[in-house]
Amino acid sequence: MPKDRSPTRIQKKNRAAILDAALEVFSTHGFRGATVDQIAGEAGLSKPNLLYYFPSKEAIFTALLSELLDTWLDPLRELDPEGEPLEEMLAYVQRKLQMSQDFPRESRLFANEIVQGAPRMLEALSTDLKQLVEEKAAVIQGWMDAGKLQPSHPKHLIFSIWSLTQHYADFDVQVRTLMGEEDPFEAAPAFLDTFYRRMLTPTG
Amino acid sequence: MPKDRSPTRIQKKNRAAILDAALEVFSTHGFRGATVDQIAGEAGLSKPNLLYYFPSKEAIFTALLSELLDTWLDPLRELDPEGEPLEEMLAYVQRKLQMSQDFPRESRLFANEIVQGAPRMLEALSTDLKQLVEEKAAVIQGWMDAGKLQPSHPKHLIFSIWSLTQHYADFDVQVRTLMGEEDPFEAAPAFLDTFYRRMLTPTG
DNA sequence: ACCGGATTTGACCAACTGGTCAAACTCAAG
DNA sequence: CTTGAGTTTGACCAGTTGGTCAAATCCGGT
Repeated sequence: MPKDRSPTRIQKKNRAAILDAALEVFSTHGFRGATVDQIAGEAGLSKPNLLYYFPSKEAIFTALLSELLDTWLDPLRELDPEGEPLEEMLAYVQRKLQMSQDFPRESRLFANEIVQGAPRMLEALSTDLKQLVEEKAAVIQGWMDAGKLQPSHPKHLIFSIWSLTQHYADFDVQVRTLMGEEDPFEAAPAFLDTFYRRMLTPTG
Repeated sequence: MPKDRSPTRIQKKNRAAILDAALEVFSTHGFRGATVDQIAGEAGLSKPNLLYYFPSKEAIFTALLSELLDTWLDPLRELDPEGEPLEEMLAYVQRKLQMSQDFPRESRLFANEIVQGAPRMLEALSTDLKQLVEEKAAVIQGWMDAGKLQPSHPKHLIFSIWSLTQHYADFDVQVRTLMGEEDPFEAAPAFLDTFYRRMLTPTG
């Protein structure tokens, strides 16, 4: 391990290469299914060299998670309590869908971890994520109470958005197998917009 | 391996125990993350004893998949082209949700496999599942064309149902962490019913 | 050119993995 | 109670895994 000085350019380059390789490998095989050799190979390094930058496989994984979680939650953070409720919600859906299209590996990384019980993520879920969700669920509830959105269960509503958008990344193989030539991301934005516009537009 | 006579009672008991144990272990760790020892232990057998009933880890996995896939697709198969369109769709949603509640391990087994690219399931997806989906998507399209359902993209609609219902099984840890004491399956049926009733009821 | 820290690597290790095998044990039918 | 097929297991094996370490190499500042 190098001194805790400011990182060398080599350090910056290699750490970045390792984290990108780790994202690739962990997202397709899960934690236990991924091997350090695989990650090292993908990053263009030897195994001992990789372990010079990160002390263990576990350390790579947690570094990756904490680096990505913030970005992953940005679309929800941007939900503006001062904005126009329906448009805010619809914009959130589109941002989330765009994330699934642009960063499918990140989506699958989290999917793998959570499906397997989130053993290395439970704390982040029950602190950071929980707090953010409580906050935004309250905002949504407020909009519903004010008659700006059709009333429903705010948390289930948030889950539904995660579920519908991430499905295109997490189950990509299945979706593409069943859709044939047609690109899933072509019709998805309009489909989800219609879906949530109907769901959320207040009646009477 | 025993002769290919009709199975002994011991064979029936042990094969069942193995498949149940395998479901438990594979669904929480994925294929590569699961170990034969773990499955054997969970089934109350020694490793060589387990390998007396199934020739390999791979064989257990594929046996499990083919045993479960049929059951898993039953709710969609039951979609009746002769039924009342809106009620048929809503009933399908509820059946699928019920499956997620009753068989979360099965849901996570498939989720694990598909998220990781479905290397051992691609054929089943592109034949059996594909055929079923094409058939039912055509039925739904027919209903839409006849003005019985609000027009939208039938395949995206099917994906949305899978996604929303299986989310409660696949991401159980996350959902429960964020909902606290409240049981997710309490509000889910009404939430989804409202959701799809609004989405699918044809407008004027 | 030289120096000391930063970087890289080949060789190695202990633990674990999926799988094998011959020997031992169990059990139902005669 | 015998018998032979069905069942179980301890010992074992070869390949893989995460991780270590000392030695070698590289690199930037002087």
